[in-house]
Amino acid sequence: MTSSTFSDRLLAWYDQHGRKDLPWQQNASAYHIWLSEVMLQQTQVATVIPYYQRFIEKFPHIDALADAQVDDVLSLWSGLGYYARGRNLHKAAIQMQQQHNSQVPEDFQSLLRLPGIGRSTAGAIMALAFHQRFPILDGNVKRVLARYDAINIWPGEKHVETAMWQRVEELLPSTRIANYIQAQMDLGATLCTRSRPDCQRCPLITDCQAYASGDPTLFPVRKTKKQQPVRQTNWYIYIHQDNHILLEQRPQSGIWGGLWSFPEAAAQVADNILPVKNAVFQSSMPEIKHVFSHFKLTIHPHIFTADPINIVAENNQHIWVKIDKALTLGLPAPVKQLIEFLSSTERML
DNA sequence: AAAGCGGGGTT
DNA sequence: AACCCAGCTTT
Repeated sequence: MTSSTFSDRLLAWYDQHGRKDLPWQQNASAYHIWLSEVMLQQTQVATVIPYYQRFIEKFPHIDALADAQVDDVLSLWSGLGYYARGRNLHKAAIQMQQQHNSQVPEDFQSLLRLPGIGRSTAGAIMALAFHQRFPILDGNVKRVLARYDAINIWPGEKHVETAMWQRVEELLPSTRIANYIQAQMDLGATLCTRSRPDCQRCPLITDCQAYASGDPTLFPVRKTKKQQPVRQTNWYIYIHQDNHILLEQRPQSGIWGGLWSFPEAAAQVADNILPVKNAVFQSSMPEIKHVFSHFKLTIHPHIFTADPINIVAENNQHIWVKIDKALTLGLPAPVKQLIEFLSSTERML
């Protein structure tokens, strides 16, 4: 049996459940559609609506916008974010006034030359305003497509995005292009949402590969989160004859606030700024890697023996403490790990 | 606290 | 071409 096509099912769903009452869908001119599409970049419908309404009231047509001061445009944009969109909108209106007879140009290449209009926004205007067969590839469409095809690479990858543009192109219907483009946006915005897609109501459930795989929210796959920064630190483990070690209390705020740790230096430092004078270097231990939420720390522990004559006086920040007693203090995990190791190998030192 | 988002600007 | 950025929302 042949099931109906992707676009047929989407259009049938749109007829029943699509959004048809949005402000820019009433008496829609190309100007209204352009304005709404720019406002909808990076911004949700519910946020856009009041801004859109104030905007068209003050600037009901392209000439009103082109003749305005940019500051007046921006004041109506205030709170929407991405203010370059407002500046570009104003610039584009002037360009339309001067070069396109105060109209939104009706061809794709001219649209692309206007500031603030890229490939997806140009496609939306061509389809929604001029009923020409152009695809869009915004965040909603990317999500729907990544699920429909179970694309297992992050869509930000150049080759994936190129393939997706090709895919949205081939899925286009030959009729009802404006409804279809609106349907794609509506499906992504209202049903195929990021975290809680309502697959049971989805017209694409029968051949959605992500649904078939069991968990559609695994798509689109996330950007591999960028490598957390790695910081290096040196820890100085001073031991004196009676198996005492020198610990230092960390500042109350910040990493491991208030816990006891070894004297520390971010890089190799001269002996004379270490807290113990004339200590004798014994050995360096293997590095320890510790992972925090926002960075990785590589710890280089170095063991010194210290003559009690040369030890610094105890104070609020520094204590000499017997190794076994140290284990009863508040210690960061890697400090505890190191001290436990020292405790087990005391005799060898 | 972090990810997502279309287009523009920079390297 | 490949990166970074903008500002607000959602998770």
